[in-house]
Amino acid sequence: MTDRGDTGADGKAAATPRTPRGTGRRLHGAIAHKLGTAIVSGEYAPGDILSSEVDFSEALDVSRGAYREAIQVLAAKGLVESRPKAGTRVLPRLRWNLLDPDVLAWAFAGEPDKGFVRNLFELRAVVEPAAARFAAERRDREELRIMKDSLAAMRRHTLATEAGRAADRDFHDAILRATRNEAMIVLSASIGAAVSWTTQYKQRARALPRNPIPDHAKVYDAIAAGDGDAADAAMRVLVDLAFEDTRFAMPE
Amino acid sequence: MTDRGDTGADGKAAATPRTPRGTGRRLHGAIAHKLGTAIVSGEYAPGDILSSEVDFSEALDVSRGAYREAIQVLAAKGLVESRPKAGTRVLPRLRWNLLDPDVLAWAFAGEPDKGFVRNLFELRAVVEPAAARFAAERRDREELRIMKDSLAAMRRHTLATEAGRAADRDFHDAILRATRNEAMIVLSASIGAAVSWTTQYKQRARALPRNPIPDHAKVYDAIAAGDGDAADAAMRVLVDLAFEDTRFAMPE
DNA sequence: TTCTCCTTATTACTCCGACTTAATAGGCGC
DNA sequence: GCGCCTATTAAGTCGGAGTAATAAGGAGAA
Repeated sequence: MTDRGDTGADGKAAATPRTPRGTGRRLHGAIAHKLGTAIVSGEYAPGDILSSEVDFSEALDVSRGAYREAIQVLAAKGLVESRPKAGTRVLPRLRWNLLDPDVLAWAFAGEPDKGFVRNLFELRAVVEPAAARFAAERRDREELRIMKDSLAAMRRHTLATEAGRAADRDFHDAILRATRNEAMIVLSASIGAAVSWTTQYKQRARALPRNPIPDHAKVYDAIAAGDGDAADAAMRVLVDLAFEDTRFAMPE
Repeated sequence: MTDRGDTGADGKAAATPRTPRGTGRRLHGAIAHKLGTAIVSGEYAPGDILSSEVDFSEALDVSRGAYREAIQVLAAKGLVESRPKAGTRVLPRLRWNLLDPDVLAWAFAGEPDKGFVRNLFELRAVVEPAAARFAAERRDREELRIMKDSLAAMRRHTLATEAGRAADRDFHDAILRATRNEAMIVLSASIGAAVSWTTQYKQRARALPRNPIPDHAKVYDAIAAGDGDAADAAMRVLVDLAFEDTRFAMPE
C-alpha cells in the first residue's frame, strides 16, 4: 500500500520522476489542488460523500495527516464540511467562496463553465466602472504617474508581449489602489486574474482583433481630469469589449 | 504540560470545565479563530513571524497536528504563509481574502475598523443596487411571491424582533437569488452578514430611529414592475440609509 | 574587497500508529 | 410502537520520529 515511506530512500528514481509534485508546491497543497479542481469541475457533486480519510489517503498514497490538511484547506474555502461519523461531504455551490482566488483558479483550470464566466463579467461590469469613478475622485499624483508610464509601456510593447501584459496589469492595479478601498482592490484583483485565464484561450484562438490602447487612454484621461462620470463610462466600455473578445473565443 | 491526554478519562471534572473550547467547534477551528482574530485585529503585524510550530503548539497546549491544520486554514485565506527555515509569517493585508466570510467575522469580532466598514459599505453601495437591477429584469413569479410574503412579515413583526430580522434576510436573499448570478449572491451575502454584525451595535446603542418598511416596499414595487432603473435607485437609498444608521452608532 | 559556492543548522513537512470523541444506526426495554 | 441505550464507525487528536528545503554564515576564488 504505502510504498512511500520504505522506498523513499532507494527506489525513487525508478518509480517516481524525482519529485512526485510540482516544485515549490507542498504535498497538502497539491492534494488540495487536485481535490479542489475535481470538486469545482463537478466530478464530485454537492452532497456527495468522499471516501473515508483512511481509504482516500491510502488511495492517494499519502499520510492521513497530509490528507487532513488538504481537507482543512477545502473546508476553509467552503467546498466541503467534515463531521464525525457522517464523513466529509461536498457543500452546495452557494456555500462555496466563489471569489476566493484559489477557487477561481480551480474553476478555470479545466474548461470554465460559460455561465459562470458570464456571471463574473457581470460582476466585473458593476465593480470596475465604480472603481474607476472612485479612482478619478481620489487618485494622487504618484498613482497618476504610474498609470501614465504603464500606458506608455503598453504602447511600446503590445499586448502580444509579456512586458505589454505586465504594463496592462500595472495600469489596472494603479487604478485599484487609487480607490483607497481594500475590499474593492481584493475583489477586483481576484476577478481580474481569473478573467485573464480566459484571455489565454482568447490569445490562442485568434490574433487580437482590435487595438485596446485608445480605450485605455480614455480611462486615463478621465481619471487624470478627475471626471468620475467619464471614468465610469470609459471603464464600462473597456469591460464590455473585453467580454466581447472572450465570448468570441469561448466554445459554442 | 499536556494535561489533556492523561486526565481525559478520570480528572476531567477537576481541571478542565468539561470542554476546553466552544461546543460544536473543533480544536483546530478554535485555534484558527483565535489566531485569525489576533492577526486581523493587528495583534500580529504583517511581516511578523510566528513562533515555531513546536513552541506555539506547546504554548497553546495542543498537538502540532492540530496547530498545523489551523495554520493551513489561515494560509488558505491568505493571512499567513509558511516556508521551511523561514517560519510562518503574516502576509500584507492586500494578500488577505478580505471577503472571506470567516475573515470578515474575525474582523468584526472585536472593535471593527471604521475605515474598513466604510470600504465595505462603499462596495455594498455599488453591488446591491446593481443586484436589484438584475433582479428586476430576471425575477420569476415564485421569487416575487417570497419577497411579497417577507415584506408582509416584516410589517407584522418589526425589525426589533428576531422574526422580523429573519424576514428581512429572506427578502434580500430572494432578491439575490433573482439575479441569477452566483458570484453576486456569494459576495453580497458575505458583506451583508458582516454588516449585520455592526447592526447589533446599532441596536444596542439606540432604538431604530426610522421605519424601514416604506423603503423596502419601494424596492419591491420596482422589482415587481420590472423597472431596473427604479430598483437601482430604491436600493441605493436603502444602502445609504443603512450606512447612516451604522455611522451614528459607531464610536467617534 | 567582493562575489560565488558550499556547508550547516533550523524549520517546516511528512509519516506513522495509537487513542479519543462524537454522531449515527440498530437493538433493547418499556 | 416509542424512546432510550449501546455498539459501531469515522473524524478528531496526540506524540514522536524521520525527511526535505532553505536561509544564513563561512570558505574559497576572482
